[in-house]
Amino acid sequence: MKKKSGRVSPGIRLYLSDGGSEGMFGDGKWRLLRSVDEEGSIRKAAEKLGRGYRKAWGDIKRTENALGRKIVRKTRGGPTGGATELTEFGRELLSGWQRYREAVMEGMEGAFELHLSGLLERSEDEY
Amino acid sequence: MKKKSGRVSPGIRLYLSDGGSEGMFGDGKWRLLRSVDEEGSIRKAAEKLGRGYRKAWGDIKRTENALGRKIVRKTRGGPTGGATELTEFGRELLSGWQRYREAVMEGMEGAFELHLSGLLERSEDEY
DNA sequence: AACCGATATGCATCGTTGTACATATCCATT
DNA sequence: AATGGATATGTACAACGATGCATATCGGTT
Repeated sequence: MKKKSGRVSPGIRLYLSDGGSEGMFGDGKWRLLRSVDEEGSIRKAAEKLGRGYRKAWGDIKRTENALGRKIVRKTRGGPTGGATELTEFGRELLSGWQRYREAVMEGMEGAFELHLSGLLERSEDEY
Repeated sequence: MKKKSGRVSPGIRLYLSDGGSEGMFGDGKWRLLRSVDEEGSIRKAAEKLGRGYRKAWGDIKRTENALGRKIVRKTRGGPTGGATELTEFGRELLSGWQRYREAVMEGMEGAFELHLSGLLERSEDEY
């Protein structure tokens, strides 16, 4: 053995599900919402995240369909070309997810220290 | 709108990472280890999980390489054809992960109730 | 020495997901 | 009515992991 096993750390992926799909909502879409909220448009938000408008738009649509609620209000035309802002529900989802996410990650860190870090930090030649 | 939005529930995916790869260890490999521990062979374990020996074997190898530790001890030949059992480290990883996982999931449930369930349970026509 | 069932791997393929490109539509302002 | 920048969608292709198939190897028991 003796492969390089640099610091092992806990990772997590959180999402909302209706039982099946899984791509309902998660950190990616949360970041997108946050970016839309800041930028005021899906296009700018997507560019900022380096993700391409096509996917960003589709992500929002799929989330809305899955949740059965509008999370953004979009307008087209005009001198600015159009714009997108979060609905009240969208904003609540944004902030709620942020708090949820932080709480879970904090718990994860604690649980990792408690149950795994000791085991994983022990050097392999102790075995 | 008005799409079907059956009960929305929180989902989670936990894993260990060295910063990059991500496929180091997670629930899938944990289940595999547990199955190997119960069955005494990779093949039986894989079949039981409906996953094919090829992948199971590769998963174990990748985990061992990534962690730099042996998690199983394999033997070949003999009347039984061969067998696989967990190393001491493997068993500790198995039980440690189980406790870790339960702790995090419990925290997740609580955080979900606290930060999101109220928002998501509200009917859409309230908006 | 022959056997049998499990380990050990390569490889070709398939399905899902993301990325890129193309194009149509909208509409307040000028 | 012409403009411009963003929304709205289709489609095709690349990337990556999962799945299946084939095959070689091992070695205690009989």
